[in-house]
Amino acid sequence: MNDEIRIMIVEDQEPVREGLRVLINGSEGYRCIAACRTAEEALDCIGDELPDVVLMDINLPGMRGTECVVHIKNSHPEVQVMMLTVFENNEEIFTSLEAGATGYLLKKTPPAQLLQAISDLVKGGSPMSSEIARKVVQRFHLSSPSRFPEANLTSREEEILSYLAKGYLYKEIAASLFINIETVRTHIHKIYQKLQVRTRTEMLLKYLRQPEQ
Amino acid sequence: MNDEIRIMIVEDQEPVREGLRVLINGSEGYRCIAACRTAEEALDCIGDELPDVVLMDINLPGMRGTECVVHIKNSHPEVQVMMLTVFENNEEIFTSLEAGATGYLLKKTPPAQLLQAISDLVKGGSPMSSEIARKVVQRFHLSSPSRFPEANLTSREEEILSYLAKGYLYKEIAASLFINIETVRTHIHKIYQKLQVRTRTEMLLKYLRQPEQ
DNA sequence: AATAAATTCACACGAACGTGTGATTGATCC
DNA sequence: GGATCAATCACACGTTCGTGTGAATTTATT
Repeated sequence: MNDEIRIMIVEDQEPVREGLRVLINGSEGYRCIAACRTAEEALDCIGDELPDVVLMDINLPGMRGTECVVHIKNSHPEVQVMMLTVFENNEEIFTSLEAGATGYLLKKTPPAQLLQAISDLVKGGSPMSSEIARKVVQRFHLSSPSRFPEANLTSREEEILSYLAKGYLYKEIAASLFINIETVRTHIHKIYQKLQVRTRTEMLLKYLRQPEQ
Repeated sequence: MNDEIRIMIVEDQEPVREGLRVLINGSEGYRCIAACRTAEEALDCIGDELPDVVLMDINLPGMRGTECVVHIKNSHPEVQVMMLTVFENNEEIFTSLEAGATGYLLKKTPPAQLLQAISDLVKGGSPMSSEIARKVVQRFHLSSPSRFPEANLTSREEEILSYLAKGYLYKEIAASLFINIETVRTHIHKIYQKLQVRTRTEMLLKYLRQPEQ
């Protein structure tokens, strides 16, 4: 069995891409099995030989790196993705993590540390540049622990929300609460406005992500 | 101006506390200015000489470490707090970060790395043990149920399911995968049959709870 | 008493969803 | 070569959902 870490590079700038390839192939235990210029190219050939790790640039022509991660993780959830970028753009960090990336390095990371980070990634860690890590951690300061404190739901709305979250149909909620289905609609409409969601699925994704009560 | 990092230790177990104190005071650039046994004691004396960094145990008698962080950050927001614990209890990680801690290490961290982490902390990083980092990153992942050995989903079905679970509309899934919406319908119809559910909500409730890999 | 808020119901429209049936293509297995 | 299955697309039908607008009733609140 081969214990080399198989790596795919997705990076549009030729010098960077080739630099990475040379670094990886010149290091024992690491092997570059593909080096693509675009996200589309990467999605095309990732099925050929599945990598352990994908090094993904964010700023790509055409499909962005973050979008590419969604596709990779959806079709091959076991592949680990490390974002590589020059900037520490706030929102793109979180978009990447939501998409399923588990590592996030700045391109200025020295070669030795990059290799170490790739190893960490396959071992179950989440290597991040320290600036990135701080931003990730700070995102929790804002996040509120309780269910929907900011939403200001009325007690009736909370009640209906709980049925909604259990998967009841509108008419089932109406029957359970002995009210008209139109009333249920009205409440849910207001709930969605307050929660800033557009569908039940969006609401559930928010609702179920909260810490268990 | 003093370039030593001033450190406060809050740890109830005497050997660990003294071990840390000795390590810190024996290392150039680091100085332990206080070592407390309880959270209450720490809150009492933190005003005497403000530390740059607090090493905070979580499991303390009386007030818990996480609660203590809230108080420290409220009265002295510029102080950096690093949690130190033996376990990687999920919820306590997030409670700590919400409270305002910016570092989180397991106690098994080797001395040299601990000192390095303290330096990172004052430099604006957020040092975390790799296991912790992965958990933090995973908190951002949009859930995608993908392991149902009993359901016998094809790889394409798994893929579509993961979009379904992220709240994509049918037409968004179609656009993402470059296929027709009718094909999406067909796949989802089969998925629902195999999973024995009748709506997306049922599917989410049934499968969204499992831990991520 | 007047105002505001919560709760209730109504109607209409379009979007999104779930089901049923059928068909074509390509790959795989026997 | 035939059978099976995965993946693709098509059309039709009914259900459910989300939104907009409007209104009546009850319950605080001031």
